[in-house]
Amino acid sequence: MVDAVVNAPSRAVRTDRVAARRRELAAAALETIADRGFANTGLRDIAAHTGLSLGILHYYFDDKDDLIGQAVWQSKVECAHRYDAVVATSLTSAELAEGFGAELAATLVADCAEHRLWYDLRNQALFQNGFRDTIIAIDGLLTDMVWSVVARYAELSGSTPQVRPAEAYAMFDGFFRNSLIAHLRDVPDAPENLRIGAVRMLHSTL
Amino acid sequence: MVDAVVNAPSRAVRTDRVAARRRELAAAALETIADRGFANTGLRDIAAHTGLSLGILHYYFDDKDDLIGQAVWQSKVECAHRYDAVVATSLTSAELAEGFGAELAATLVADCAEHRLWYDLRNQALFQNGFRDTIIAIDGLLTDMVWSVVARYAELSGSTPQVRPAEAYAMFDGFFRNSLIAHLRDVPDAPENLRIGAVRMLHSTL
Amino acid sequence: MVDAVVNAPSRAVRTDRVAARRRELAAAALETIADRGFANTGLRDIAAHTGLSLGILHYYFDDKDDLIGQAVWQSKVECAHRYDAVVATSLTSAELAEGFGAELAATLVADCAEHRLWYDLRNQALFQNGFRDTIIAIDGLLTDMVWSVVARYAELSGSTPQVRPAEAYAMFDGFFRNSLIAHLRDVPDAPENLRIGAVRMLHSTL
Amino acid sequence: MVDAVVNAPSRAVRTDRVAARRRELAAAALETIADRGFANTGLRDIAAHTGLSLGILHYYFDDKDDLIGQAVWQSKVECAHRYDAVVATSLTSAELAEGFGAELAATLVADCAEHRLWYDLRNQALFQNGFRDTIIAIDGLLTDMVWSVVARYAELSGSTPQVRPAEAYAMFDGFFRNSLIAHLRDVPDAPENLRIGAVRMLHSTL
DNA sequence: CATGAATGAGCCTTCATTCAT
DNA sequence: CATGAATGAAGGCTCATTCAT
Repeated sequence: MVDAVVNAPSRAVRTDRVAARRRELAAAALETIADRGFANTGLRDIAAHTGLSLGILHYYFDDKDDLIGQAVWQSKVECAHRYDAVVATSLTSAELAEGFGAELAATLVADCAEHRLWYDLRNQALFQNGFRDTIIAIDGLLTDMVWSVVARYAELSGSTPQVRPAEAYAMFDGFFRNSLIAHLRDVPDAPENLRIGAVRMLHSTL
Repeated sequence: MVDAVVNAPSRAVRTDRVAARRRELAAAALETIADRGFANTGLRDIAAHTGLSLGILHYYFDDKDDLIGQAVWQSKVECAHRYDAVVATSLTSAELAEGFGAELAATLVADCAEHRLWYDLRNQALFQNGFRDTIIAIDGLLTDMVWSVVARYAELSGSTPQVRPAEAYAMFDGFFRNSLIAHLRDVPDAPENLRIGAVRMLHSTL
Repeated sequence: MVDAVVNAPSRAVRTDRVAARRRELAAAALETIADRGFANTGLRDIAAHTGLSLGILHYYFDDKDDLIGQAVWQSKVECAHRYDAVVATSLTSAELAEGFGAELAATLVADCAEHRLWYDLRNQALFQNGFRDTIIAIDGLLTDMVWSVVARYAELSGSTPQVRPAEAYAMFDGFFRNSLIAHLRDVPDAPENLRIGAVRMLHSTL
Repeated sequence: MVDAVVNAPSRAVRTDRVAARRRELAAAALETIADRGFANTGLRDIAAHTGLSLGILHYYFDDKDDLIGQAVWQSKVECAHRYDAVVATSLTSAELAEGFGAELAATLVADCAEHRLWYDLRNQALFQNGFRDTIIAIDGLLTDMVWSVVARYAELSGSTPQVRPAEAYAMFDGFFRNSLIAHLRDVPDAPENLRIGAVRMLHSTL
């Protein structure tokens, strides 16, 4: 059960010991991969930057795709729970909207490279089927996250969402992706625009 | 003037003869690249699938990036002019919206692989600066296209757009990208959803 | 007869017209080759730098070796006659020695790249037999040149050379080569050392 | 300390194990390189002739230059110590001179290809800066070697050298290079001339 | 468990050379 | 005569993966 949440879904559940080591290694590798992108990062880069041995990566992961899939999965699991507290503690719809927007803007800047990696992987999945399951699982994770915000926002507003979960995710994802690109192109008010836009977009779901 | 439109802006305009050959070769290469993706396609693949020699690709293109940039550029130039007729001939806002939606849905299916390639390239640009100029130029092209539709739609409605060009592009692009992914995942009503959604989204710009 | 002097010996004498064009083309190519070295210069570099077409080079030369051999040959023919005036006009052995040293030092600096190319080619000949004849012919040319100086020096001194032509050439060539390397390594007094050393070395032949 | 002597100075000293393997591989590669020359030998040639894999060459060497630099360095380190015994054991200046000349003549024939490679590499350095450090280090090695002979010769003669180390090296190097070329051109008495000439040249340093 | 040496297919690119015009 | 488009073999190099230790 725990494994089902913290490990990429495409892999059979292993012993706890192995699963834990996989998480550890994937976490160590994440920064290097996020920094350089999927196609531009070799296992030797990862080994060199993390101090890990080349052999251990292949011992715990079937191949490069397995490692990167696991790393991105962990990164996004954490990302999807970033808004839990805001949803749980906000007392008004306005508070929720503000909190959500602020969190989005914050992670846009703070976890810039990891978000970029996620979009990179999702893109690769359009060509290779290998990542398909991981990508679909993460999309599900993020859809649930967005929907928990939208649903709670409607609830606090005493209203009902006028969009379906998949639509809501598509809206916010598209906007976030756009903001990320702008931020990477050094558009200075990209985070602020995301923050404000998210509030407005949340309101438009009612 | 013609060259400025049909050739990637990053390359100095050569003689007409060379420019024409570049277009020809890039067009021939496009299918192979679109089929397999940027990172997964080698020049040998292109040569083999098109019947071209390996040498000729390097004779007319500085490197792989130059070739792929040119191919995608041509593909999107054509794509951006797909809606010109609808904009020019529609007599009512409803006709324009329907025509636009129908065209979007049609190209989603017909040019599926080329759209996917464009998103692939745009994604690569987040890691390599090499494609930056081409990507920005294409983004501009598509922004103009979207805006020509939105502006005409408002005009025919006797109204004014409530969004700016960049925002309008972001909306439609996000939606199209999403629809493309759905379509590639074999969601059966992805084209139809795109068609209907586009009409609604166009209306929401007023 | 003229051809025998101005064209590389390995090539059959052709019509005057062709021979003249070969000289012209080789002269145009010389600077580019000398600048970058034998192995690092492609025919396309030469074509690009000189404004010549790729085809014409292959029309007048059998291959790259033929072109480069001809270019170096011409360069060294000129070089070997640089001292004729000094030999012919000097009235004393001291004047001859001084003139010879000065000329050597001058060409060391002025024709630095061409001398380097000559040593490059002579070196290549140790591995490829293709240049063998040209190299041997040039060595003969230079031996004659050195000997004409040494013999005249002895004559003006009322003495007889104590070395044979080949030895004299070996001495001066080794010294010149050494000075060239020093000059290329930016040793500031390499030309001056060559000038002075040549005078001394000339005296030591008696 | 040992490493500092047996490995090319341009490379950081790695672990002993790696350094040892580098020496081993470079030694294996040497024959092939020496046989065909720097520019005419590909890594594939080396791999094929030695039975090594292509990958291992890139595993232990940064690039082709690194491999060849190491190989030549090793070859010349050995070469520079060939005269140590003669210098150490000779009891008279005549014995030293004879021993030195004999050794020179012997290596001229026995290690012909390796000497040719060294001159090839030194020549390349006139065009590429990549080998500069290795070449300078080897020149230093050989200068020391020549000087140890000259100095000891003077000592045994109860005299003092009239030349400086760099001059002595230039003299013997030029003469040796000349003899090598003659030998490669199948001049039959090149070794004998070298032997005799070296004795005379050694005497002329006093 | 863990290592890292070793592999070789595959990549992009360069280049002398050919040949239709 | 002269051109330059076209060729494809060969080059250096990268990399995921295997495997003996």
